[in-house]
Amino acid sequence: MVKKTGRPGYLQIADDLREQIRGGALAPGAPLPSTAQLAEQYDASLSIVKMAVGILRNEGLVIGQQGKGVFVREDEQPEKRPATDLASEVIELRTAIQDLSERLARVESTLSESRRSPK
Amino acid sequence: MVKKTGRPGYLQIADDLREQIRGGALAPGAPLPSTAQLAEQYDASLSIVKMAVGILRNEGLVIGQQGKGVFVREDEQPEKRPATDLASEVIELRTAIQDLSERLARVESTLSESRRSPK
DNA sequence: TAGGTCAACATAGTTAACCTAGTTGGCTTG
DNA sequence: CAAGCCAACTAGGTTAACTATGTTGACCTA
Repeated sequence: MVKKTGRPGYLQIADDLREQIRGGALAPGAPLPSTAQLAEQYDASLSIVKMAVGILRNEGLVIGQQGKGVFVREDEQPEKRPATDLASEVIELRTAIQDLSERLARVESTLSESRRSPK
Repeated sequence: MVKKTGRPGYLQIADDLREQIRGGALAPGAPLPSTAQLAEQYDASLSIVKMAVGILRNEGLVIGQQGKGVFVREDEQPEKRPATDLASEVIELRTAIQDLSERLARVESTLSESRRSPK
């Protein structure tokens, strides 16, 4: 299945799955084929499939549930805002990241201290 | 180097490098240590380091040049960035938020559990 | 029947090894 | 000296095998 373009196999598979999700062939909430099935389907090794799925997972397109499977994310954000609002959304998101980072740093340092001197 | 938080090593390393870049410890244009050096530095396997670098590469934070090294991207002014890139930045920020949220949830639950039943 | 066990399957993380290919610098040879 | 070869580095792609952990269903037993 993987074509002999210069593009690495794990990206080709990630592209293909992404396409299937965007195109609706894999509906939100639907499970992807198992790693083993995908490996056979694309005639690729398990590692390659895992890398491809890992990319989609990292992109948030897909959510892996250990022991169950990998599912297409049920996203409810259908193009609500016009493109002109993208800039403000970026600012919004930056603020959220700042906030999360601070909380995380605080709580992680607390955690490491309590590990160093328990109780 | 990799701490025994629940967070996988390749993400810890990616986080650390990302931090160094954002913080200026690794200036734009500067080369990262080689894969082998990073592996020794973090006391991790080559594969893990490659995964971590692959993440940063995927995020566009870093550019790998085969045969030479991996270099911190010399970023052009964000102001001049065309609007078409805003969308991809939103995606990037979203994944960052998702990532931070997961870390936060994990570490906060760890904290509350250790309060409930201290080891 | 209710409950426990166990095998099979799933994702996820990690490691080690092998291969390709680009770059660099030093050494040899013409 | 100049050209070319070569060894030693670099990143990147691929594969296989192992561990950990979660889920499910079938089966056995009390």
